[in-house]
Amino acid sequence: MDTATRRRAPDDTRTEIIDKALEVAAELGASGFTLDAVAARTTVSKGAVLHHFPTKIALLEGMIDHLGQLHTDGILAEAARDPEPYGRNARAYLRATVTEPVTPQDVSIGRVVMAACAIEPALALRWKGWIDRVKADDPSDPVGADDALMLRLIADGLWMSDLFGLHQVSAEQRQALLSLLTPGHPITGNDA
Amino acid sequence: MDTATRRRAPDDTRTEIIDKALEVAAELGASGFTLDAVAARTTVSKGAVLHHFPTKIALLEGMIDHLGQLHTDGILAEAARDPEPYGRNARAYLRATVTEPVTPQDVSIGRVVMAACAIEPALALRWKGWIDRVKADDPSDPVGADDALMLRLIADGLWMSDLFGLHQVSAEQRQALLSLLTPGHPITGNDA
DNA sequence: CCCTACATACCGGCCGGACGGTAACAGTCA
DNA sequence: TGACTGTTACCGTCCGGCCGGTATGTAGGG
Repeated sequence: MDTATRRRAPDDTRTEIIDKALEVAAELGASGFTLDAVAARTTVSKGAVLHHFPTKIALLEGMIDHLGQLHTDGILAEAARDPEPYGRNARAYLRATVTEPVTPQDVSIGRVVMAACAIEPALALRWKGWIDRVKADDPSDPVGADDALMLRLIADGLWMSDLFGLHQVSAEQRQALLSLLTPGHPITGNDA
Repeated sequence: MDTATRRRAPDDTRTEIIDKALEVAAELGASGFTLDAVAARTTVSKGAVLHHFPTKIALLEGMIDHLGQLHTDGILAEAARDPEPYGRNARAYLRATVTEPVTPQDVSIGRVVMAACAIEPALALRWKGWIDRVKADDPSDPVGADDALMLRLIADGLWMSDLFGLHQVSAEQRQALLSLLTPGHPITGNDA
């Protein structure tokens, strides 16, 4: 056994646990998402999982932070390509939600996150933290911006609809939602 | 003991169980929502609860049906007062969501329903059933109506936001959302 | 030498659900 | 009207297993 990696970097283990936890969430859903199942999928033991995440909620926080970071990066990258500054991030928020191909795995993970946030208030707060971060990043997106709020609500509503299968929204309809962002409509900043 | 009511009408028991189950959901949240807790709050035993609802999911189905019926009634009543037929129900859907004062109890119950639907697909389907019923009731609300869809997404997004505390939406902003329904905006039918 | 980073073994309580009863009806037939 | 029978509604008890969490041991690094 190589001396260099007799002992792994703890951060690697932590990352692996989160990755595998997301896999479990994707494949087994909320009811199958247990610490045992997560540990079984990793190369380490259940004890190691509880060493890095002292409670199940802590693990879910880690997962939410991971997803929140990814989502935020995607939104900011999207916003960076938007020449119009006003309400830039809100538009990107909707674009990211509408455009992103929602795979069955994403749906499964989303449902787990949804359930977790519904059960544990602390997790909902964590999630809100990521949303606020994107909001705060956009100086032209004050709290009072009604039309920006509207875009965010549409994005959230669409996400929930996809997770629960509430409305079947065709690709054309998704495109139509994006047309809200064209000049002549609110939030574009051209008419306000 | 009065001879008339030695034995209660089973429908009354069923109704009571659902009522008390909603109370438990409102006060204890998802983590405290157990069959034991529900039974303890009723005048009957846990055995009786499982007699009327053979499984916990069945009980949740009953609760969702109850809430769905209430919500549907409210929407249709709201829609009945709308002179403009086109997209009538979608407007009422948004009005009901925006207008309804969301009490802490409602939030708690909503979170339980949310979690249940996220965990158990059958429950999400049940919920969708009630949404579809309202949709189907409105002949001028075809599946392809983009603007009606938008209103529903906003309503759903707002509901979720209220449940998780994602965005703080002031009364003025709620009113502003309703202004989407005034002439000059989509869905009113005046410009399409 | 001690601290971090794990492994292994184990616990215990909660909670969904099963089960065996029993009491109140309803219908039937004499 | 009353006995017989089946069904519905409900009670009380218990089980069993899952699953989050603990306690203890240990190997390697600084």
